Amino acid sequence: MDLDRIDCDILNLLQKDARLSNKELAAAVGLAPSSCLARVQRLRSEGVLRGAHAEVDPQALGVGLQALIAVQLRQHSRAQVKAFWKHALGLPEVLSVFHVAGTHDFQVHVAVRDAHHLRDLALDAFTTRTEVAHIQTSLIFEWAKGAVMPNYRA
Amino acid sequence: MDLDRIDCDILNLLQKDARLSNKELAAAVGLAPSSCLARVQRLRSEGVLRGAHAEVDPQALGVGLQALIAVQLRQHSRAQVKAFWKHALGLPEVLSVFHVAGTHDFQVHVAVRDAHHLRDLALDAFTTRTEVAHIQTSLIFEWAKGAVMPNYRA
DNA sequence: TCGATCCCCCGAATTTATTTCGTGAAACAA
DNA sequence: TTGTTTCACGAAATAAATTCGGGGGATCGA
Repeated sequence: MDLDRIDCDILNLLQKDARLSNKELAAAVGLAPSSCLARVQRLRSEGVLRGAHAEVDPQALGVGLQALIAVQLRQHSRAQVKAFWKHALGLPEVLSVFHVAGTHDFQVHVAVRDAHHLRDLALDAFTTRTEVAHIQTSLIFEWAKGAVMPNYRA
Repeated sequence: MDLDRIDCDILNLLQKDARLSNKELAAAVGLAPSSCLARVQRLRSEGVLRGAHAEVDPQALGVGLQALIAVQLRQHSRAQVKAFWKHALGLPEVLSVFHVAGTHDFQVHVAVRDAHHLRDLALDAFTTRTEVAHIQTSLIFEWAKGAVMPNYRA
């Protein structure tokens, strides 16, 4: 599981644009298409490259509001943590779930239609849960992703 | 900018796996490859489909720890918000930045080597900034993404 | 009811890319 | 040196993306 400079270039390029053709990718890293393909296949089989996901415009799907919901559980038993985790990931409004150590136990990133929808979600899917002690909702004004996962092996 | 059921199927499938070939995608949504391609191209040109990003294993890159850093600014002037925003997004350790309304002003998701690296990052890149009044770091135990962006137009 | 128009689909043909495979050069150990 | 491994290359075969002409319904107005 050793990554040389070319592997890192491949990973960075595919993180920025997974739709790059193998031919373009090969040209960008200075390899023949066949050699490049072998590396990509190796990275995939080793689990370093895990897949690719398309990004869609939230507004086009009617998402007018996003929020971070900080959740505090009543107890910190493994069963309660797992139960809430599974529940949150099953909700369609949930984009991602962070299980954290700190004043709160979870941070849940949600995408909703509007403020009314957010209120209903908070009340129906969070507050009413028996394992949830307290929630605190923060509206998201803006949200951006960094370009690539940092590489500390290089 | 109307999305019918087939458009939604396409968006959902590509969010789950952007490496789906047009041929497979067409078969999955019940369309001929040429018709499917036309739809995908339309979705791209309209900005609904924004691109695709490969996912890589953080551990393979030497990322041993992730954290959410909650940031409170000294003032809430537009200049300070923008300055911090740009600064945070420029850091290699930063995976994403949320500008939020609530007790904190930002939540910053970072990926670091280890606890020592996290401490250095917090002190050097956050605490020392003049616009930052206070930070609160939460270790991330586990982190998961929901499958797809919800669709409220369907 | 009857066109006329539009929209969107299909399938064949063409272009382009992916993938396989045999070969050979460099690095390394015995 | 000699054998072994690793890795890149390029040509050939396979498969996919893309273009394009044409045709089936809807819908609309007369």
